[in-house]
Amino acid sequence: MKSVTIKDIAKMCGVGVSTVSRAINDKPGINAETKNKILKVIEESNYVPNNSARNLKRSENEIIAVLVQGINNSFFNPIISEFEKFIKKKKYTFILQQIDEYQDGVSVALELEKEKRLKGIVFLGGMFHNSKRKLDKLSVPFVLCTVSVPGKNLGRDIPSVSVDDEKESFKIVDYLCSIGHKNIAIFSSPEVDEGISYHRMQGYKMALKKNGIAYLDSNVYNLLDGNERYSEKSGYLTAKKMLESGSECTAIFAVNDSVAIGACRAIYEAGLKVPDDYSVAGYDGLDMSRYYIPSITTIRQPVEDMADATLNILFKMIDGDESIKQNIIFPGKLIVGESTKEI
Amino acid sequence: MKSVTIKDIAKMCGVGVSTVSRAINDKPGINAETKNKILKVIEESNYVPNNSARNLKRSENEIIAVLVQGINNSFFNPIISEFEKFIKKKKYTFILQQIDEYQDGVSVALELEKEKRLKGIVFLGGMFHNSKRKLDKLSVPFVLCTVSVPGKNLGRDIPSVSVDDEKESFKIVDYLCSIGHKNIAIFSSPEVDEGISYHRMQGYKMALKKNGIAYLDSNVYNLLDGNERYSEKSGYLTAKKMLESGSECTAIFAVNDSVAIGACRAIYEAGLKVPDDYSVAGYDGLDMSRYYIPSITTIRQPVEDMADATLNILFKMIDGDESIKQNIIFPGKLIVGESTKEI
DNA sequence: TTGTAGGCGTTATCAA
DNA sequence: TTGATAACGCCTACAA
Repeated sequence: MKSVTIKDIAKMCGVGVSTVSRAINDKPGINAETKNKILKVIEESNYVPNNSARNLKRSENEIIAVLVQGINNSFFNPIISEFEKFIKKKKYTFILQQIDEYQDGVSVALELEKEKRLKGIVFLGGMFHNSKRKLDKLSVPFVLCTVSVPGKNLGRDIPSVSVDDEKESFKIVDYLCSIGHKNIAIFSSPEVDEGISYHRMQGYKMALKKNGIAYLDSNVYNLLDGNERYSEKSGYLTAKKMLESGSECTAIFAVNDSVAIGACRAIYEAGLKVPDDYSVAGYDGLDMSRYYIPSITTIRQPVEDMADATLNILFKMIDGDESIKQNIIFPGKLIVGESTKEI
Repeated sequence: MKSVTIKDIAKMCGVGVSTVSRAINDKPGINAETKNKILKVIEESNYVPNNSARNLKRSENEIIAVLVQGINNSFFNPIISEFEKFIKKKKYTFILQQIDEYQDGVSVALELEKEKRLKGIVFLGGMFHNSKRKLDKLSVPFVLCTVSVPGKNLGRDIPSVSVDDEKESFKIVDYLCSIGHKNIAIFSSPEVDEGISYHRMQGYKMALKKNGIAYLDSNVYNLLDGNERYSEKSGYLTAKKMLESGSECTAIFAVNDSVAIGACRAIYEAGLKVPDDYSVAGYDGLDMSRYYIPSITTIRQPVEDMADATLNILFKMIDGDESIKQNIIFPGKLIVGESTKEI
């Protein structure tokens, strides 16, 4: 199963390899006629240049890699689409690399950087609690997008684009309080990590405090473990558990929209109504939150703007402007949907 | 920004490159002491082996690539998860490559095959109407999964796993007829391509015919163009258009669940009810179709089983069993949800 | 147990 | 306008 190489093509055409290379890469200094002949032979022999060899040789490729943690999270969909559009417009190649749960994003980046001679990297999602030192090892520019509150965990010298999870979840829980809710459950997960659950929980606590409401451990409901943690199923099962427990809360703050939707379904199946029996609030502002019935009250993250800001920083860094490194915090927007109600 | 290579490490340790190589790759025939020393130096010098060089040298890597067309389609999520699990269990490396709308999947595969020395390829989604010849150029085993009715468009010699879109959409439209609907709209897209729209439309027509109902062009509503075609938004806008047109249909067959959900929302916003005013049916059996209120009547595709079958075929082919090549057609399952009603 | 040298498939540099 | 030839970074006989 030996595959055809540039040498074979050269032989078949009776020319040198460098001539073939010039033909392939549209380099100047080649006779149009020989070029055509070579291209025709290539066409017929189903020759495909080996990218590994190319990467090895080429000093720099115009490529940006986006590393996502949790690619099946639909929150990332519009961000990825925007990245793709933006990067294409810049005539760069876009590579999307997914990182699974137990992989270390920075290690993958380190490998990829060498392998592909990247121009830049975007880390989308994920946690970086103790990878700061490893991040320093990267030699190409990178930006963190939607990584959990980098401004606090990481240094100011690490460029990032995000929303202040703590502040925004404060905002939505405060809203729940403002429409009369005094007994608000939170669907979240243990705060062991420094991930979204932690920060959104902080916001929840602050809002309660501001409104003079006591924080009760019994109002905290833990979501499923594992990679289904933030899914509809997780919200559904957690809500079922809550309903069975005879909780007296009047509102639920779900750590994201998918969980909120699952909760709504469980409430519906119990013969109760959202928002009449329970108000339910989510977080993220997924498209689905607007098509769901009832539409979900949520915090909309300005995903397109965040994606653009991320790449603007990245490309400026690529152009050598290191002064641009910054932590951009976008404001979220409280979207009042049909899933919450004054009490 | 010259990066450190295996030679540098060798020099720093005062050993030869092959010794370093042995240390990195856990090869036998190396003194434990020198190995430890080398690994320590590597650790300190943030050396990362270059994968391009490795791929170039190595004859075969234990890796399977999955090429998806339309990665933000949540229908693929559980399939991808299953692939990942399965491939990891086989101790293979899993690579997910996304293919954008205007890219040719087979070309990407051809490149990747050379670049990474793959063991096998899965094509997930997408259309292959006239890539059959190109497919022949691939020299590693591959299987098509969820590619539009390969049994009909392609030859029997191309292994595939899918559901019979025509038959299944017949099934669900026939169900709508069986509960009394005689005026059924379809939300689809122009049949120019050989994609899902075409086959599901065929099933729709067949079901009408079987039930003695005339097919009306006026009952066909075209979805949005472009990559939002099969989204909730598309279903939403199309339903709005339909409602304004004063259609007299009593049921809607949406080409997939997302479209069905968008349609439900539009009907809701018009002050009408699903299923009382309109029955709405979808296709795919997304998780969301079960959490939506009302839950969506749909055809559930057995995604996990399909994923497993795909890889079983692929691995058998990798093991040299060419006789296994086949077109497996899984049956879909009609899930009657709350979005449809007898009339 | 270790080191040297050649080659993987390209591209880039030089002469021709 | 072309064609040798030397890298690119790594792995692997083979030799020591």
